[in-house]
Amino acid sequence: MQKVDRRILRTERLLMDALVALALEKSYDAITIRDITERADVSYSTFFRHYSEIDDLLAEVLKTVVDDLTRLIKHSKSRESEGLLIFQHVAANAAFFRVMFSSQGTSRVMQKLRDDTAAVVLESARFPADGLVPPEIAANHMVAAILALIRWWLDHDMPYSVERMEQIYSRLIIDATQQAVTPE
Amino acid sequence: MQKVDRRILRTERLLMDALVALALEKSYDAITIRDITERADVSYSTFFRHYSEIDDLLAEVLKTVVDDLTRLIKHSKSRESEGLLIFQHVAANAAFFRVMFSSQGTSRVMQKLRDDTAAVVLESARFPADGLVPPEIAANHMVAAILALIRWWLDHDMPYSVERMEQIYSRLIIDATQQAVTPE
DNA sequence: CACATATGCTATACTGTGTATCATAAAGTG
DNA sequence: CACTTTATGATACACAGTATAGCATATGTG
Repeated sequence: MQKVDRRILRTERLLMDALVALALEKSYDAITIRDITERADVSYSTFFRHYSEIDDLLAEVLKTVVDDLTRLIKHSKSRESEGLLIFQHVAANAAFFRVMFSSQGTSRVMQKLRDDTAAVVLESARFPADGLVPPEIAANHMVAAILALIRWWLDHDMPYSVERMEQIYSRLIIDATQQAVTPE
Repeated sequence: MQKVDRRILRTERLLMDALVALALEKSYDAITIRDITERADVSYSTFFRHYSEIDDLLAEVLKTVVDDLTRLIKHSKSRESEGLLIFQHVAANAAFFRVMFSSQGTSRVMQKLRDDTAAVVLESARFPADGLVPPEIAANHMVAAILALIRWWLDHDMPYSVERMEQIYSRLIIDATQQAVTPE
């Protein structure tokens, strides 16, 4: 564990916060590096000393939030409350997740996130291989569906409670997929 | 029905074809207007006489293919072959659909397409309103799932037949959603 | 054929990215 | 605390891509 200069941590935190704040105000595509550095009160040239493009910074931001969620789920005992944890975490970090979806223009970042998550689901879910629906497709479906559900919830300003969303998630995604992959 | 100058049709067709060809060669984000006009063998300034930005051109391209599919489905008699029509159409226009997904950076275009389709599904499916899953969420889920399924199929170079995909689609998306929205 | 107009071409302004350089401030080290 | 390291600020600059304007030419329409 090497020690990191406090100035680096400070600058990167300022840049990350600035990106999130800006993404909530205008379209992700419209955000410039100058916007970010001005908002963060950091020199323009300093940006390039940490990231080579805005997408790099976005990836960092998303990684932080997703890692938090992953750790949260991993450390929880009861497995059935997984959906609850997800929606609680989304609600608590709504700003970050809004950025995540509004920035979907950035296909690379989101695509990697999707594929990585699908890989995790694939190996942890252990879908039967002899069914009509191939395990890979089932995993891809689950990840796409949960992301779509979260997006809908945020886009519509969270009109249903976390508990209700958990029920919908269980039925529409978990149970439905499980049933679809199970051979008759 | 107003008559359109053949020169206009010619130019727009050249630009659309050029965009599709380029999108298959490199990242959508990396495509410049100059790339497109050079490939189309059209003057740079002419581009702006038809579209104000590349996304406009992309929207035109996607609209063409999606309208074709919509018309196809509308004109078919048997309703159960809907999935078959979809995957046949995707296979026949694979290049266009690949562009559609690779360009997902362009959130606006894809987002509008998704939301519009979800609205159509919502009013044609007539999901029960008293179930656990709200109809709006069910419609959103179906559209996101079918798009994710098509994307997976293309990303993996169509490893399963159109018929197999139709079966997967019916079970994983149609039947599963229908069952999830139905109150006990 | 006469007219309308879409296109080609050139010049130009503007915005945003990315790099280089140097002085300064701030952090780490013994 | 003195010394060294390095992260930052500031500025200048090269470059790519967007967007508009003006005029000559080619092509389609009636």
